[in-house]
Parts: sequence; structure tokens; C-alpha cells
Amino acid sequence: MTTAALSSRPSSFSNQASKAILSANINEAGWRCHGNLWSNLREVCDLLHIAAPVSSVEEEVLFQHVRFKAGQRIHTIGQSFDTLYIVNSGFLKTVLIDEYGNEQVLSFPMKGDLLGIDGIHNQHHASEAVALSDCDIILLPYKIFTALGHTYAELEHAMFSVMSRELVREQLMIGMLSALSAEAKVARFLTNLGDRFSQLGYSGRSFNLRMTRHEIGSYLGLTLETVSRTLSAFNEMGLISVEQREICLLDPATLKTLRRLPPTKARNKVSEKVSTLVSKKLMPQWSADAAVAA
Amino acid sequence: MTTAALSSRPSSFSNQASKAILSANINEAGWRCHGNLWSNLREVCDLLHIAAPVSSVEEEVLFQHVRFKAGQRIHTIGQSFDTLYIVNSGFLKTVLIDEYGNEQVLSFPMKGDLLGIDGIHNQHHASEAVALSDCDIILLPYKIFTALGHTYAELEHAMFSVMSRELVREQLMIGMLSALSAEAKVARFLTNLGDRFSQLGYSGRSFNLRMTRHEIGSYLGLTLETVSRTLSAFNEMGLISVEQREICLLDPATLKTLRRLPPTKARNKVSEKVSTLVSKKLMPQWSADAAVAA
DNA sequence: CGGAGTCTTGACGAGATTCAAGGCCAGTGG
DNA sequence: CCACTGGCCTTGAATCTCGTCAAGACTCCG
Repeated sequence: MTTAALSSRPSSFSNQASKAILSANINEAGWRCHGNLWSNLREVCDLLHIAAPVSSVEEEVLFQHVRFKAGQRIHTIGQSFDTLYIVNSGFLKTVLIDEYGNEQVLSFPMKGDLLGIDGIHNQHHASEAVALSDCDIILLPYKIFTALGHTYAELEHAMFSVMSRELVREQLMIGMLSALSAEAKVARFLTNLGDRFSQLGYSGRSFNLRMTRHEIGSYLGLTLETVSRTLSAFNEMGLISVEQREICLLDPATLKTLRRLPPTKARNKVSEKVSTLVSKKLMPQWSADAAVAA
Repeated sequence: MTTAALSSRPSSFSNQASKAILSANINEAGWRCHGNLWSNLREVCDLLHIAAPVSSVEEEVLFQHVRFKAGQRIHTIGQSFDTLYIVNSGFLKTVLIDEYGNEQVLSFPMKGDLLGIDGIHNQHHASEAVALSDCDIILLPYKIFTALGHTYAELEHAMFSVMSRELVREQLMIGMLSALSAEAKVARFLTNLGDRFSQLGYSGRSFNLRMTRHEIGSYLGLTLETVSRTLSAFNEMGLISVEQREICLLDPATLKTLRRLPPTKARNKVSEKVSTLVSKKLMPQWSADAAVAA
């Protein structure tokens, strides 16, 4: 954050000199881009939304930034694991490759997300992370990070917590994949994306997609045609406005509660009449403030 | 394992007496069932397939066993979290409840599996674990376990590793849910189950299902009718023999490679002719030893 | 024996995929 | 500057898989 990083490179080193050497010669990439080459523990914790340990030593350890261009891979399947990654800026996808070479999109990480957890088990990555835009990534050497966890108990718990959060996210994903209709999947995908953008301080109503229809489809277990058709349908109904990758959510509330006609097959027989009458037009009936629609 | 546990309860206590007091009065359940009420760290590590720390202190800490009857809940959604669970024996399911009260099955844990990880994040369980048969569960108080992790670095890494493994498992689940046909899902479900049974020393070819068709369907994102029909189809084709919950895998190799006619939509156009000719009958074409079929 | 829960099987239809054709957009090279 | 190319997106029509609804059989238990 010290200005004038361009002309006087040493200045950014002045208060960090001795410790930086620890990992300085690992990778020479991204020398002085955007003036933020190293982050201390506090910055890392802020990024991950976890409470930082209140100690002075934290300033001593620095983590290196690396830049990736769109299309580049942060890690690949089978690659041996020794570091975790935090997204500092940019947009990516993580994918699985099945036995026939087809990509299966697992997530779309963005600022503040942790990558590479899948590599801890048996020391090799099970998935692949690809930059969808230019990215700034922070390297967290696993050994160093767990060592820090030993001295700061809060940090260790936070690490478990982040992994647990990731696990819960995937569980919800499984629930969504196996129980929702195509319309509901796309609707929730859009609102989730919007929510994540607003958490980052951007507009949650109006944004542009960084991924192709094909990638969205892979993520949601649909074909690209179905995704496209669904977006067009939402557009015509006035729920969103869409033009290529430019999206605007006009009625987020309705999108959030949009669902399959009978959700799986429902134990509550009460709703059946309403369901068949109203839900045909994709309108959720018992959203608290559905009166507006009429 | 000392015999005569019934009449002389004190005998099973003789060699553990002083240490057990540590946590003896936490919970009075399961007093002397099957003679194995407490496990030390080594036993726990063996169960989880992780290397146990080579120390003497480990004998000091004991973990309590609790028994659950079929239908009982180990933890419920929203319940506050403070302990992890290891399955020592028995069969369970973990489920999510969606906004309309429908169950979504997430996994079928059995011996050696770790439960409750989803609770670490924000201290409340996000899912629910239900015993499908009578179960013997080991309690791992989270605080105690992480404290042990502090003194034994291997243990901490092992904990991360187990969580990572769980994450990878869920990723594969996502891939399977969104890319495979109903037949392929059921086929892989059966072979996975078989593999898990054989890892535990049981027969991987012949076993009985502990869950209903409805639960299988929920797990795979299918209806119970589709599951039933698919099993019947496999039965007629001689791939399995099935009678109610009694399953025998007659051709595991074929089942493992069974897939959708076009897997997702395939980049490899080569296979299309073969595919349309052969795959209509659900036979995988390029399984190494497919020649047997003819 | 009767009843509840589970499983099987059939007929039908709706929703999603597949196949195909054409439009939009950006980058490239003449 | 413009035509050309390739990737991405849209839209339509035909197909098919899977879900829905319904009826009946099996099993376990009181």
C-alpha cells in the first residue's frame, strides 16, 4: 500500500526485507503489478472473512501474489499438491475431467475464495482450476499455513471452518442438482451470483457473466441450449433482462423462490391445486409477498 | 472382547479404570453393550485409516461409544455443534431438508466414516444423520480433538486430509449427478457400495441394501420408480440378481463402465456409430473385456 | 388376518436433450 | 476497410428419457 512502488522497488521491501527471502525465490512471476506483490496474514484473513489472530508476529510472514492470464491453469488434475490459493481478484472455474475427457464444472471461484483444498488428501489435486479472466492469486504454502495454525489456535479453527463451509456449499449444490427443475437451477444460479457480487461490493442486480452457456450448463447439469432457452424465457417474462453476457435481475425475489412444479413430489398435498394452476406459468405461489404479481 | 461381560461388569473396567473418569460422566448411555465402551486414539485412527501418532500419551485419552437404534438421529439440522462422530458399526444416512420439507439424501455412512464435519462452520449442523440400522458411534469432542492435533502434527494433517477426502467425494458425486444417465447412476451406486463393503472385509458382490428405493432415488436424483425399473432391467440382463433388498453383482466390470448413450454429448465423434448400434442395449462398448458378451 | 410400508409394473405425458440451421460478435488477414 | 473465420448464442422441431399417476403384489408385524 506504500505508493511509489514503481520507481523505487526497494521501498516496498524496506520493512519486510529479511522475511520475504523465505519464499522470494520460489517463483519470479508478476514482479510489480498493481503494487501489491505480498500480503501479510492479516490481509489473507480479511480476504477469507476469518478473524485474524491479534498478534504482532503476523506481520513477519508474507505470502506471494501470482498473476494468471485468462485461460491459464492455476493447478491441474494429478499435479502434486503443496500450496493453497486465495483469489485476490479475477474470476475462475474449477473443473473435473471425466473418463471420456468431458469437462464438469464444479464451481466459479472469485475474490476471497480458497482453491486447492481437494489436493490435501493424498497430495495430488483431484480437480483443475482455470482462470476465466486475468487473476491475481495469493499463494499459501500448505506447510507454512499449518505451522501458523499451530501457533495461532484461532487460525487453525478458521481453516477447519473454511473447509467445512466449502463442504456445506457442495452439499447444497448436490441438493439443488438432484431436486430442482431446469428453470429453478438457472434462477438460483443467477441470484447466487448476484448475492456473491453484492457481498464483494459490486451490483448484485446488474452484472455480466464471465462464463459461457456451456460452462453454466455443465455446472448445473443442463445443456447449453436449455440454459439459453431458460434465460430467454425469463427475459420474456420480465424476470431478468439478458443480452449476451449482460444480465440484469429485474425480480430477484421471484427468481429466488422459483421452483419445479411439484418440487420432488411433495408430502404436502395441500398445495396441489394451487400448484397446477399457478406454477405452470413458473410463478411461485407462496412467496410471502406474491401479491404484487397480481 | 473379554468374555463374561454380562455377569461381572467390573472386569471390563479393570484395566481402564483411572483414565475413564476423564469423561465418564458426560453421558450415561450404552453402559456395557458388546464390551467396547471406550476407544483410545490408536483405535480411532485405525478406524479412520490414518496413521496414528507413535506416542505413549495417546493411551491416556479415551473416547466414548454411544449406541443408536435404527431410526434415531445422531444429530439434527440446526443443532449446535461440539462433537464429531465416527461410525464404529452400523449403517446410516445423512440428509438435507429443503424449504418444503423434502428429504435429500447426501450420503450413506458406514464403518470408518466421519460424521458432523458440516457443523464446524458456524457451530451448527447443516445436515441430519439418521441411523438406518442399530449403530455404534464414537464421540470425538471437537475441542479435545483439535487440542490433540496441536500436540501431534500428523494427527492434524490427517484431520485435514479426511475433510479433503470428503470434499473430493462430494465433487465426484456432483459430477455423477449432473452428467450420468439413470442407468449409469444406479450402476455406479451399486458398484461403489460393493467396493465399500469389500474394503470392510465383507463380500463386495453379494450384500443387501439397508435403504429403501426412495432413499436411493433421493441420493441419486431419481424417483423410486426409476430406481426400481432400472434394477429390474439389470436383473433381466443378467448384470445383477435382485430380490427385494438382496443384491448380487453378477457383472461388476460392466456395471462400472455402464454409461449414457452419449455420455454428456461427447467430443469424440468416433464412437457415435458404435454407440448407436450397441449402446441402445445398455452395453458399454469399449470396456477392455467386452468380447465375452458375444 | 389385516394393514401399513415397500416394491414392481404399466401407461401416459411433460420436460429436457439432440440435431440442425442461422445470427451475432470479435479477431485476423488481405 | 471489409470479407472471412471461428466461437458463442439463439431458436425451432423431433425425440426420448424420466417423472407422474395408478393399480396391484410382497413382506413384515401386531
